[in-house]
Amino acid sequence: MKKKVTLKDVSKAAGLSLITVSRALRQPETVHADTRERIQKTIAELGYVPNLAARSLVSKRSDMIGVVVPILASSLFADFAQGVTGALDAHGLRMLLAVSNWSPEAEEEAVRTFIARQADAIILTGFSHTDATRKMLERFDGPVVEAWNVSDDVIDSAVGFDNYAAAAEMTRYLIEKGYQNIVMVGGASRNNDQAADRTRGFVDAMHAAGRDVSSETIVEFDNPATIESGGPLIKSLLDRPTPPDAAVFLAELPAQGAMLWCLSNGVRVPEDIAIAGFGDLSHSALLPVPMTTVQIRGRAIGERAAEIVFGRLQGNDADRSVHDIGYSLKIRKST
Amino acid sequence: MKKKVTLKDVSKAAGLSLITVSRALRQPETVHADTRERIQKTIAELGYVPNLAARSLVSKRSDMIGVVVPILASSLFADFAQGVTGALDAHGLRMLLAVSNWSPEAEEEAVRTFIARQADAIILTGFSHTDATRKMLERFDGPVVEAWNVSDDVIDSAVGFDNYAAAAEMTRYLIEKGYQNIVMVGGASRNNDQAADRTRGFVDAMHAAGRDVSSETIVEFDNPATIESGGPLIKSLLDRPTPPDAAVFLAELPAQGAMLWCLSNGVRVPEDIAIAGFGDLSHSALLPVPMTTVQIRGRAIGERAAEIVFGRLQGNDADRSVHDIGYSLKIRKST
DNA sequence: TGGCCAATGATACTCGTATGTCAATTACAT
DNA sequence: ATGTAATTGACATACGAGTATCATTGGCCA
Repeated sequence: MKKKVTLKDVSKAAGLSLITVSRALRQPETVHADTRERIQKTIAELGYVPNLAARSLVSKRSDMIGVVVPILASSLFADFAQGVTGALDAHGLRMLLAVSNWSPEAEEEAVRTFIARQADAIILTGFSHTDATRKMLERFDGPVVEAWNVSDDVIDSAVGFDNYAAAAEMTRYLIEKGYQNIVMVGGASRNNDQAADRTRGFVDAMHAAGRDVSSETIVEFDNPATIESGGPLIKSLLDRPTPPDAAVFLAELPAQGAMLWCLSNGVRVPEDIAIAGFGDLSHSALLPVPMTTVQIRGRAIGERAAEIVFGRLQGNDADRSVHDIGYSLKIRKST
Repeated sequence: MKKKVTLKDVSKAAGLSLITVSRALRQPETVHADTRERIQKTIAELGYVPNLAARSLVSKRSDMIGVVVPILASSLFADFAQGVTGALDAHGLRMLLAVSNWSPEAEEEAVRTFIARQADAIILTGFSHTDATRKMLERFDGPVVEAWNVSDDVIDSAVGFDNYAAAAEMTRYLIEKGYQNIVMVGGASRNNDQAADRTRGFVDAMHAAGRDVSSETIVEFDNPATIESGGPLIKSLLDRPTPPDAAVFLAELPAQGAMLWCLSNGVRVPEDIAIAGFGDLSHSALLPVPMTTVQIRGRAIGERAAEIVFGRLQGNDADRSVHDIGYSLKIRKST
């Protein structure tokens, strides 16, 4: 059991008092240059690393930011997390990252430990939280950022894009393009405000155009959305007595899976069926039939979330609001 | 400024002494059931959350594990990180995650803050570290796991697969399959033992088969490897006076980019050129021409790394060694 | 040589949690 | 009623860093 080197050890080794060493680190100008140098040398020799847990007790800061994402593997949330930690790094802040697997209970547990670990701020994805989570966050003394969507009903601050508007705009585009039988393929909306908003966007746009929406019009898959689910889904649509002429996927991976299945099985896109995605993961633009989709800048959302947090920690209350980072419809050959 | 609720606040509110409340939480059996219940109730009312920074001062544990990955977005390292945090969760441990962007200096800085924050263990990717990092880790009192490769020269423990053997096996397969002019496309080997090992594997396998390796045989791209880089790369190979008949990519994304470029530009795979990848990201098996590649189970590596850490923290020194989690060659239509 | 200031030290206390020792109170069984 | 055990409390101390206050030392200048 190697013992940790403390300030006291440094002071002993340098033949100085604890206070002088402490001063050398906190108020260097009050300590003679030679002494400072000697202290730096012994610090290097002993490999002293300050105990931030002890400092946190006094300073009430931990320089740690808690972040919860629903999933990390093959998703834009990895871009998001990378954006967050990249922007935090620049300000000496570290990221505590938890993966909730779309479970509000797992999110609650993560938030609890973030608070217990004295996180300075908390960044969540989405607006779907348990009551206990909301209660904890109300009592929490620090910035809370909800990412990946926008809404009027935020706990503190939010940064994201309008999932509702994006899905509606995509739907309107397909209607105007002349598709008659449009089917939506979306994720389960339970505990997922993003999926719910996208579904609402689709439904409202359909109704606004006088189109019917029945149980046939909406197909659901389970989260997490996988690329493997796309093939069977599109096949089942094509096997219908009257197959749709367009399928809007409200998640990118299943859309890609559907597209790849079509390419491999001689189904022509968009002639036999048009396919649209949501997210614009890196492959979509490079497919033999480039895919129409909604581009979301996950990295940018993460960076902005981190900047909001940093601003708020600096006392900049102006950041306290909803930041709409936008999206853009990428019209490509698949529709 | 909302103030944090402390044990003392709870004791006052419950009309008990601080010590009794502390005991109720630490040694519940020494406290009367009724009292315990009363304490639990006030804890819930006040929303008390223990300060783990303070506890860490006393207990010398933080229940936090520091993890460094080179990159997160669109890569197997996202799977890895998810595997780590998933397995840690089950044991009440949290993940401090840093992204190094393949920079050993950034890794060093991350390790420094992990140690400062009293992380119980540290998980790194790869064996390429700065001298300062090595020195810090030697003094560090806790498990250190290096992931994603195997080697005899580990700091403490390692979990991963044999990058050298994987690349060599893939190369041998291509040689036996009859390809005459094989070109390797790999990432920069500087500060990247995995890329270096894979390159060695390729070169040794070529030499063992009596093949020449020249500057024409090996093409490098910069990290991070992107899907966009694949197209131009494969095009430049095909534009050569004597184009290769096979290209082994030692990273998956550029291989996919190359494949998609071929599909979009009428180049037949594997007739005009065979393409092999390394990593087996989710799209590879579903492409119109499914891709031959080395399957790496990033999630499993992460989970194993977390299990090793947990075992070591429990005092199980048997875990202290090198864990080879293997890889598997996936022979598909692209070769 | 007296006075001043820079540099360093000593002491005490804080932060929130935890523990060891001993004392005081209460409850219950004999 | 007495003894014993269960329960709770008081007090001191620890963890590592940091601060406030006051004391001490040494050197330099007029």
